[in-house]
Amino acid sequence: MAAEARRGYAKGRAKRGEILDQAMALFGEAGYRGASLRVIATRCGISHPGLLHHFPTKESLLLAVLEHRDEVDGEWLGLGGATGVQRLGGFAALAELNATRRGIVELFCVVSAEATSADHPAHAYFVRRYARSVSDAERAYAQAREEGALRDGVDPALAGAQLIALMDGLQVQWLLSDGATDMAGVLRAHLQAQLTVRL
Amino acid sequence: MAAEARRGYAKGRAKRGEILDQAMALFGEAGYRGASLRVIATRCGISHPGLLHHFPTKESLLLAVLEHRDEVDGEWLGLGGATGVQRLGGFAALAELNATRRGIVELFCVVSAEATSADHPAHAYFVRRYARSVSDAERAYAQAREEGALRDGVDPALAGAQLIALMDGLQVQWLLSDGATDMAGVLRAHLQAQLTVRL
DNA sequence: CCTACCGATCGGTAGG
DNA sequence: CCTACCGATCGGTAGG
Repeated sequence: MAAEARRGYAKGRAKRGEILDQAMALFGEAGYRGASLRVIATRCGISHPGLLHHFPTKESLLLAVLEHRDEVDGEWLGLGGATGVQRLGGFAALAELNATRRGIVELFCVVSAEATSADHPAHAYFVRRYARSVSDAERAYAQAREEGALRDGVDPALAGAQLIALMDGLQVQWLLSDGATDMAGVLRAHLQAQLTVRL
Repeated sequence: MAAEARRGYAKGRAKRGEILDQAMALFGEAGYRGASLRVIATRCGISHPGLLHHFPTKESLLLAVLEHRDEVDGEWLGLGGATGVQRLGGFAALAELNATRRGIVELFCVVSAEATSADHPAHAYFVRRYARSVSDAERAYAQAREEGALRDGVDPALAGAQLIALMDGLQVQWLLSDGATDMAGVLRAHLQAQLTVRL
């Protein structure tokens, strides 16, 4: 009985994870508005009211997908103990990892663009996310300056916004060129030109 | 009779232009998939079959909107006679102009992200558009090099992809920050760091 | 340019 | 988790 209950919960959690994966893929392919609960549910082998048992609304599903990604990727940036230069290199390393995960790149590229509309359900999420990304980059530059590794004339605030913008724009080019754009290479060249030491 | 015919054609052309303007705005607000012909038609004061009299399908309307923008903005870049440095400055000037036209920025930001899907009706359009933008930027850098205005270590091909990526990424940040991001300022700082002369 | 309609699909609910 | 259904909305067509 206890074993059955545990198996039951485990099965529910597994299905929940499967829904998050399939939803991430379809939100990336078609955007939030273009994706339908029925298609996501079918890909998980359940009906769409079955999906709504796990996530009560389409909006809650989108937010769960975004939060799930942040949990999984949270350790990639903002790691304590690293030098500023290492943290800047981490942005390029993240781009390198992303080049192996088209679904995730599509998700953030397509949904962040959709979410520039003030009435989009993920608008507040992306406003917060960009503010944090830009300030993370800015702090990494400021730390590199303290380490004497930053070239004169590079302003951490400007450079932070620049770095995040560059990463986003490269993702669009990478998706449109079917993977031909070397995101990490372009990023490393950009960072190298701002630093006095090798990356 | 000739006058009446001329007035009739003029009215048709005016309505066509009104449809293109309203379609541009709604495609930007809601994306291609999220925009509906009925809403666009209502904003123009006609029924949606009325709209379909001017543009036979939703897809043809989207492509007409994109081509209309290219015609209007075509002269901003690729102007003959300018120096490479002036043409690079033109990219920043375009960003400055775009900061006064939220609807146009939304259109390209949202629809280009949607169009990364291979089955999107504007996919081929954006693949072509990016290839041309990147090579325009690349040629401007190569020209600046010939003028002796480009710093050592700046590779025109890399720098071209970088500049276009930066412009796109800044547009997302500008839209999400409700106009607080200084697109032209960040771009000018980026260009200035690559040049040996004042912009 | 219109009204009226087509079949398809949407997110969500009822009731089990 | 299911079937069956709700009202709303979609792009496009018929016929005028």
